[in-house]
Amino acid sequence: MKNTRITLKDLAKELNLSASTISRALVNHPAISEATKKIVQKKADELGFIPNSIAASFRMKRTQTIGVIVPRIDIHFHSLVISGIEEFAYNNGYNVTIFQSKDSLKREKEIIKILQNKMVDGVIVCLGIETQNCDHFKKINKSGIPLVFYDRVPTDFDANKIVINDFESAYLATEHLIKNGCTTIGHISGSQTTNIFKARLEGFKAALKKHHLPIEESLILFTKNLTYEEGVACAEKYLESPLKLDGVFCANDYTAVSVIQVFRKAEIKIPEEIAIVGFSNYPISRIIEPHLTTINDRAFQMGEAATKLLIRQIEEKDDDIKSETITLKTELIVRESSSRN
Amino acid sequence: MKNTRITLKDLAKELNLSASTISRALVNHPAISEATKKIVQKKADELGFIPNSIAASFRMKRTQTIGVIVPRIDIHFHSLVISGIEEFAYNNGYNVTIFQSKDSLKREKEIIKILQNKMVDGVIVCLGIETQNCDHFKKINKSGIPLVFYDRVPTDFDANKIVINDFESAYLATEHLIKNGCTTIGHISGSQTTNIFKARLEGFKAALKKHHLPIEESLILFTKNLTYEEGVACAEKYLESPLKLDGVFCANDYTAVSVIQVFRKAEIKIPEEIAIVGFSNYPISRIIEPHLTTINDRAFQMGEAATKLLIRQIEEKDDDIKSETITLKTELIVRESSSRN
DNA sequence: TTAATTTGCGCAAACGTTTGCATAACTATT
DNA sequence: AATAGTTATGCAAACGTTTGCGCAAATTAA
Repeated sequence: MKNTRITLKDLAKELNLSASTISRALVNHPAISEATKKIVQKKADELGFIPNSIAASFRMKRTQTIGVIVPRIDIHFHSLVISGIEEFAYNNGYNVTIFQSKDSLKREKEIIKILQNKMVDGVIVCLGIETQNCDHFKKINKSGIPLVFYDRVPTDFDANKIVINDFESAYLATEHLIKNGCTTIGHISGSQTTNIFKARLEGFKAALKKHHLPIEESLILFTKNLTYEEGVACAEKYLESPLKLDGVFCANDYTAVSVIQVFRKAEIKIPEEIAIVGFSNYPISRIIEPHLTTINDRAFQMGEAATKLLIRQIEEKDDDIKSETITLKTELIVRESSSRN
Repeated sequence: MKNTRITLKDLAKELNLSASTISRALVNHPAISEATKKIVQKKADELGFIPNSIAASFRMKRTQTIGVIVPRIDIHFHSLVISGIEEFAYNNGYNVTIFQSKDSLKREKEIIKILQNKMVDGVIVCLGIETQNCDHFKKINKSGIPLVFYDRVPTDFDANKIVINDFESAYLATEHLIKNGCTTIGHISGSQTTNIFKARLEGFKAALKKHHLPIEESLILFTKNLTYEEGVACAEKYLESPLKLDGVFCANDYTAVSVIQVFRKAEIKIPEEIAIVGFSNYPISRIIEPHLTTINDRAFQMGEAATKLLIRQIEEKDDDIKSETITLKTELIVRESSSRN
């Protein structure tokens, strides 16, 4: 039972056929008669033939593998995306190898090298926070490997991108607050070097403007990473504000949860006195009390869409690589934190 | 700029050396002079040489890749483990390709086939819920591919396993409740077909016994998947119980959170009237109010440990595959939900 | 029957590495 | 000056597939 894996040649010898015939038989090539296909398949099963994909990849220059680069795997959003990627890839005969950039540009570049060495058929990436310049991606793209970005996408070249409409989602969320009677609305935003947070802020402002509400700059708070702790700090600022807020739109769910908790502790009724909306539909949003109104950002679908687009580009013959941007529709999930019925 | 990747031969021709010399120079082989190593490296950089790992894998029968099979990627515990795996693997020159079994035995078997085809150097797996029989794993193991299980591990053969001591952790958690003055303690448990939940129940009982507290079977509730919703149902049962509980040990954090919320809504003070302990240290445990006392199950470290063990076995010459079980130490994280100080 | 077409299969090359062995060029030892 | 030892490099085979092309046999058309 030691390391002598059966090969095509072994099968060939065994059946007095050529290796080519065996090969073709096993992939159901039309030029082979049904009869011999049966024979070959049977013998293959019998001898426990294990096809050597590496040899095939080597020969065909195709690995049926897609590389994925995410900042971190243990961020729920990314794990959802990866889940969508794996699911779609698996169902279409591709495997997925994952890398964490840890938001390090250096590591991102290393990974790109590895992916080229390993000849992945395509790659899906969410940019690291350090990455301002995408030359390393341009290079791999030029070398013929299709690329799809999601969520944090490059702005300096037009690649394939899967995004949600952050502007519109934020607009919707804010408008929802307004329709629920809020007139003095705050916004907790993320780093303005990241486009998605910039867009959410713009959407927020646009909704206010549209409904003729003043934009109170003092109610727009900026955080670095939208952490729970930063959220707490923001909420406390709101408490001290001379303006009495009656609504907050938070750029993610963590900060929204902070706001809920801080305000509750201050004995301010949610949603009666202040309505809260988050962003991302994290699991906690349906657990926190009151349950949090939020935006479903379609992480799983994002993974699927990215993979679908990537595989299409991999399998398309014409090698003039077009670039496409797909914008996924989000959805406002209304829960108690904003429902003044 | 089209598909003509530079090869060793190209470099060889360019430098009037043989391909073997180039190959050896690039891997820093001792038999090559420093002088030529310099030359070769320089030329390689100059021409943008990209080593073809597939060819190398083909030749060496080693892919520097480890396969990972998890039930689902988007479960936080697994995403943490995977994160640990990727981190350790990356730092040791291995790549990680992931698969989701979706708890399907059929899919698990398919994946095993793929992993053999692709000649991964080793595999890390958390068994799917359907998997009672590990013959497919035994087979791949026999074929010389090292295997490490984590969390949900097989009982019917002795493989490499990374686990935590569920019994001891549960014992500790329960004892903590007792030391905080609880005398009537409930336990919300998971499916008893899963060993880890069986062990947690046993640990719970053992602690009670040790401290001469009666084991009230009616306070031990079983759920199927330890979901938040099941937790709510359990908590409601507790409310209706004739026995007045003053503590609950939950087999995971989701159910613990349910209990907190249901009891709070019933205006029962936590931890004064009832103390709660969860299991896993999910992010929500430090957000829910009161913050949840729980067990740190060391998911990330589990991934690291699994990978470390796996790589050791891959790189060990002697091919008599030993099997090892590593038990990670857990840690009780005391927070407000159980602190009656 | 012969010619033309189709069907089924084999030959052999190629993919880019790595590696055991041979060999050439030195250096050191006698 | 001859021998042994060392150092640096080259040769060639091998890894297991896939695939273009060729060819024989079987089938169909004439």
